Amino acid sequence: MTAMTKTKGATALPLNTILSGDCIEQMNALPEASVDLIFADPPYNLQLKGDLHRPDNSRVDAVDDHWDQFDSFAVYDRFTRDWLKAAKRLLKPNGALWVIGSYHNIFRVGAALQDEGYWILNDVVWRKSNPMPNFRGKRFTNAHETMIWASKSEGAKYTFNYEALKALNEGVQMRSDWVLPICNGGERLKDANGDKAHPTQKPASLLHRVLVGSTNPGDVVLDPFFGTGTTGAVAKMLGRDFIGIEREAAYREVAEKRIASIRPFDRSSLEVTRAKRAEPRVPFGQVVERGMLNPGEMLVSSSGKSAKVRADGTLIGDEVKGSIHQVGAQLEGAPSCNGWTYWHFKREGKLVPIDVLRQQIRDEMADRPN
Amino acid sequence: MTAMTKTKGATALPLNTILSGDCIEQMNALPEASVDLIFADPPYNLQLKGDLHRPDNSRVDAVDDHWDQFDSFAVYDRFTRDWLKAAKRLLKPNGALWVIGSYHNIFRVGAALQDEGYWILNDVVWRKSNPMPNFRGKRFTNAHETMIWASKSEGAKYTFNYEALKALNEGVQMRSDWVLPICNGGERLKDANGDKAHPTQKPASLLHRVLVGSTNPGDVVLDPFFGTGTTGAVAKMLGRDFIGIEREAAYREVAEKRIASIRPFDRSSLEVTRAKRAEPRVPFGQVVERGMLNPGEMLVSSSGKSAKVRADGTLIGDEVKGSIHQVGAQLEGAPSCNGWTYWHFKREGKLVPIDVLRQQIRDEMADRPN
DNA sequence: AAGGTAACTGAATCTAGGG
DNA sequence: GCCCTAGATTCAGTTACCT
Repeated sequence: MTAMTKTKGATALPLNTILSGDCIEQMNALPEASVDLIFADPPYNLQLKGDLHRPDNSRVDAVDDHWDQFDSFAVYDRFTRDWLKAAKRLLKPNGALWVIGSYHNIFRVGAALQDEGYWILNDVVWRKSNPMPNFRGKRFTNAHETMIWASKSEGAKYTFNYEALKALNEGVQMRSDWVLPICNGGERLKDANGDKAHPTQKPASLLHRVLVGSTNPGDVVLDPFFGTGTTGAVAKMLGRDFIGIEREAAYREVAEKRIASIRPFDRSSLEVTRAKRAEPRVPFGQVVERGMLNPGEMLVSSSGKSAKVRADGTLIGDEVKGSIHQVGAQLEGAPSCNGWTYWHFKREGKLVPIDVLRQQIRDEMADRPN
Repeated sequence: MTAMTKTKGATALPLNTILSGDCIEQMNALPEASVDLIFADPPYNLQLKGDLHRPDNSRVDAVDDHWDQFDSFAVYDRFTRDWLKAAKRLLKPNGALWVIGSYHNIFRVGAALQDEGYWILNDVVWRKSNPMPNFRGKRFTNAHETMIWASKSEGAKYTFNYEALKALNEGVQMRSDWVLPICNGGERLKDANGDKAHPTQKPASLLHRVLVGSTNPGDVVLDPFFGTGTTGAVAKMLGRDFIGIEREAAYREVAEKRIASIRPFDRSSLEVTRAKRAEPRVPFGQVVERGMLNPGEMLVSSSGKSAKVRADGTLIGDEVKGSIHQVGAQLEGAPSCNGWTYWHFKREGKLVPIDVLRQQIRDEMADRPN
């Protein structure tokens, strides 16, 4: 995959490239509402050495040796709010954000993103199967990190590939705790000396689950703390476009090389289980129009209720009439009802759900769309 | 255990009683630096909107109590800072605090307690083995809650019973993620109508681990959001003193009755924690934590030796103590011993090997690894 | 009595799209 | 924007009831 651009208004989007410099500045230089997902792995360390910059590129005062806890938190909070603000501007209305952190910083990040108007969807715990032990025996083994998944605002229509994740999880819906090993062995990038290239490289498995779950192929994923580019590498594999931002030249170099050597999975393997919601909607009236059921025919439910089909595709039962859903709900005293699975007709002595008729229509539509 | 007081300066400490009224006022009326541990389960500020129905159309019984309603984050933050301040004043210099919450509130609580000068020691994730699913398939199953463990200040000499917790976990140091079932079945307290007495009762197994890990017998444990008194019940079982604060008279009544019926290490606690976990290796500590065997119960071997179960899942016999395996080996003068088949407990006059308890746990786990 | 099935439940920020 | 309707969606239990 080569670097390319998508235009949005007057500004081009530098897809599949790594931008250098301060992430807040760089984000503010990109066109607003242009990114589908942001994955952020911000610095955890609160003992900042004065390398924080505001959006206007002014330097945040250093936390020197005499730093006091409150000042330090205040500086970190300002930095956090600044990059969260820049990130929010970049996101499309239905975009979403992931942030990962530990107890040192995640509470401040979480509070800040709520304050900035993001809407938390889940907190997800990465449960490390092979964490570093607590050598001094003074605390619990720090065996997890926390991720926050948030939409740009309350009510936004975020992407969530529920069925795909359920399939990943042996048919059971994915939980908010993910058991995954840390990044080591051959996956861990090394520099020329054989030392680890980056102190906090995240496992690709983590990004895999994030991107499969909350993006679609072709989406634009931005990582403002790109490091050695795990986000970009997995995005490329999965057929998503990425934008990385990283200040350190050494990390950028490693990331460039790493990503260049990756080839995306072929398109067909990127297809994931589709939700039923994505199927075209079929009005029950079509079933009648096509003569698959005739006006006057009786439908029955498993619970023994019955209703008669009318010419306009509505049902009439005992003192109730309306759509297949409305009549089902009323007869059951339920808040709602899926008439397609509730109602059955008789064929050769057997009860068949009317949903099979809908499926017939859908199959025909698939053969010759429009 | 009857209500008694310890004097600290001029003011008495109302041990093993439930105070009524606002927790901040009540805490401020107690003598400063008098409490060893505070366990707090504050309102989560869930912000639920409409009704939620299961796919079978049954309605989910939401936590919509008045005490969980706050007008804004600002109001919630003020409330949080106020009770954290009062709690800090109450703690002894080497005291510690636990808070539990969900993503709705825990980030705000965590940031606030850092701002108030508490020093976070760990965040601990309670991974629920049987959480409520996400019925609409729009998010990840909300399968965990987060606890923050913090000392009163940086550098404080907090209590941490590393060896006891390690023993509870069969010789491996305790991690920051705990797999425990939610509070249901016989453990769940019901009111006269058979409805749950409190919407958010916590499992005793959770408190067991907290108190064994971060207090010593005779310590004073305060819970400012006492509810139906799980903290007090477990504290009493484990020989710790408690102070509860609760505004709602109905909850206080249930808690009083509940705690009165508890005797330290009594058999009645057996039905309190029928826990399940999901690790292939079953530590004997789990058997104790789950209440399948109680601290103080005697185990016997076929050869006539005996030993007593301790709260941390170790045994104590004649001049020997340690794991079920170590104690068995020492008593037999053998190089090793399988404690699971060596030790037996009495049920209905018969000797039953403790291995059947492990098998019970494994059977429960078999269907859902992790 | 034992065994099998149906009903019920849990700290939940739980829809999408057309008119 | 709002309003209305179609119609999609659950896991690990425990308790109650039936044969």
